[in-house]
Amino acid sequence: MEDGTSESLGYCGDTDADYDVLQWDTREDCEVRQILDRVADKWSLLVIALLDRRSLRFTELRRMIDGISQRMLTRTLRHLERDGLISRTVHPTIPPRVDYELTSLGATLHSTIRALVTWTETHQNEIAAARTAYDARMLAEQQAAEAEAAERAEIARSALR
Amino acid sequence: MEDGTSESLGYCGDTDADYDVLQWDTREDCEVRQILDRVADKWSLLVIALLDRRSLRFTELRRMIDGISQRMLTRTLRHLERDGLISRTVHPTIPPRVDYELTSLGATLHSTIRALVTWTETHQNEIAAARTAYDARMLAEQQAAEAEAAERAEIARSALR
DNA sequence: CCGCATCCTCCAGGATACTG
DNA sequence: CAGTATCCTGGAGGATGCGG
Repeated sequence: MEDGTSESLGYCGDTDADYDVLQWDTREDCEVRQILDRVADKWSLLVIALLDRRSLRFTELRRMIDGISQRMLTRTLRHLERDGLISRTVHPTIPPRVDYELTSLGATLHSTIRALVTWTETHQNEIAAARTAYDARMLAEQQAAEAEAAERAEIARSALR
Repeated sequence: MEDGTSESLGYCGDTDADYDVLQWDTREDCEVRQILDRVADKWSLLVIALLDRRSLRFTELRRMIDGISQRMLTRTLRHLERDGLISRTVHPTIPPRVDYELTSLGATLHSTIRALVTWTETHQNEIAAARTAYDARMLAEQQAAEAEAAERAEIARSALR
């Protein structure tokens, strides 16, 4: 595994060459990777999905998203705002009121997000089935392995007699 | 298991009248939320995207995905296999060879993933621009705040004289 | 080559308390 | 109400070594 030279950034140095062309740059420092990591965040997904329907206040979001802490909601909203996906509007009233809504950029993302959610909803039964099947298979294998181990142990014992 | 097979949304339990109608259940224990968290994993996204082209061996994947540790790759592959999204084929050769490929279920997911990637590629410039704009705005605000603080400090000092 | 087990680090993220 | 600041912990995830 020693190549030493182009090690730090993977095989990024060579472009076309022997390696087959990927759909996108899979390097860590790749722009798309960074954005994808942000967009693929579970809280972000939820916020974007919720804001698609109408603008929402901070507390509304907090109540709607079960399990999110105030800290994480703040951070998520800040990130999304920084990326230009949502806008933040402060109403200088008392008590203060802050509205969040999707920007047009955010709205374009939502349809994609929505597709992901739809896919999940559509296939959740298949996934559940696959999981139980997998677990059963693993359990069976493990038991088989244990049985075999017991078998060998028995043979060893009888050999000593 | 049986939830009436109504695919309208992943509904999990109690109803709160004050809660407005969501597109989907946002509670933590909701099935869809769980799956989404898995699917939204950055490594999973990469693996699925890469496997769409052709089946790949363990080491191929590891080399292609910059920054992934062997441990995380193994875990990711196991998760995806458990969810029925990829299949794992062991060739009992020496040295051993293990091929991973998308299942048909995984293939359906890929198109959605692909849409997400495409969106990211398409809008990465807008996002980059939004970020620099945001950072500039924040910097300006911070400097304004500092200036104001200095102002008040000066006033306080002169008041003491 | 594939991958599990072990150890260890580090930081995402929750809980809490305080402000404007 | 809508945050910010602080502390603290669990678990994600990297490094290493062994085993089939």
